[in-house]
Amino acid sequence: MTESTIGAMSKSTGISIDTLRYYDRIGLVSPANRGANGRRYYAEDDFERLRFVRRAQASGFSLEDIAELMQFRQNPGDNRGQVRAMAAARLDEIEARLADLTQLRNELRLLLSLCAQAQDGCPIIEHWGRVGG
Amino acid sequence: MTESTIGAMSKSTGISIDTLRYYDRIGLVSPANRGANGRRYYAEDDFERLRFVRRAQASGFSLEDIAELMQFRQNPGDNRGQVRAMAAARLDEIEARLADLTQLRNELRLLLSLCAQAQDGCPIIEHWGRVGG
DNA sequence: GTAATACCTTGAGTCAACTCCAGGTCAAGA
DNA sequence: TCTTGACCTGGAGTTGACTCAAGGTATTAC
Repeated sequence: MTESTIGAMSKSTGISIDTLRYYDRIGLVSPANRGANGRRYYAEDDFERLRFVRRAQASGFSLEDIAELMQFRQNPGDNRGQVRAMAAARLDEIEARLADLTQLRNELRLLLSLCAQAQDGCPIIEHWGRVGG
Repeated sequence: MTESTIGAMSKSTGISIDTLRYYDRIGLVSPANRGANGRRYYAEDDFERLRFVRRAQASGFSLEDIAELMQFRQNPGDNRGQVRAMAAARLDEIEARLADLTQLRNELRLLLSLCAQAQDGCPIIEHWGRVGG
């Protein structure tokens, strides 16, 4: 029963109070309870959901996408087929993004190591943009 | 010397004409030449740059970040130390994003395969949000 | 030669995701 | 009691990345 106020939640997640209220407003993450005074009280589970939001966001998903992902998380039994299709589509997106990122990382690594060695300019540089596509 | 008009460039990159003009306006990717009439003529290299923009964007970088990455690409010799520091920072970001994405992918894969097997609900689901962090 | 296209510029509109503001409630401390 | 601080609401403002519109010029198609 460890419930936190919006201020405490903001501190523990690093998400601003305004943003937490915004997430509530749009129905992305609403606190488990509200006091009689209208105050938001967040539960452990809300904390996890917020962390998930941040993680997914860092991976380039929109809040709308994330809402869908969380829907999938919470109601895996509902509309089984439809939900699985959505998850599969998201998985494809993620795979594509992973491929791009991996390539970007490899290029940057190569660049960095080559430039560390070279005395004047990086011969590999002109190669950029041409790589992988 | 294969120069393309903005229309041709739009078709070959899949980026709208308006967006190409916008990229020119903000100085992200400007065409190699301008005709006496003011028309934009794009070179091969511009095409590569535009592809790079799209690829980096898909990986979650802002246009501002991308401008920096391209700066690094074009002037690796300039401000060597500073530029390398920037590239190293970007590399760290990319690695972190990769880690998040990989985890997201693994979770989604697991979820999908478990839900494919199960007859009623996915026991793993409650685990989400708690995973990795 | 004229009509349709393709291009130009400046500037305004849109959308997501915040971020800030004004004005108000409520609980606790000096 | 009064003030301080954390919270509330509704609504406006901001930023990034486009996207559209109005009004104009140049080029190609017939």
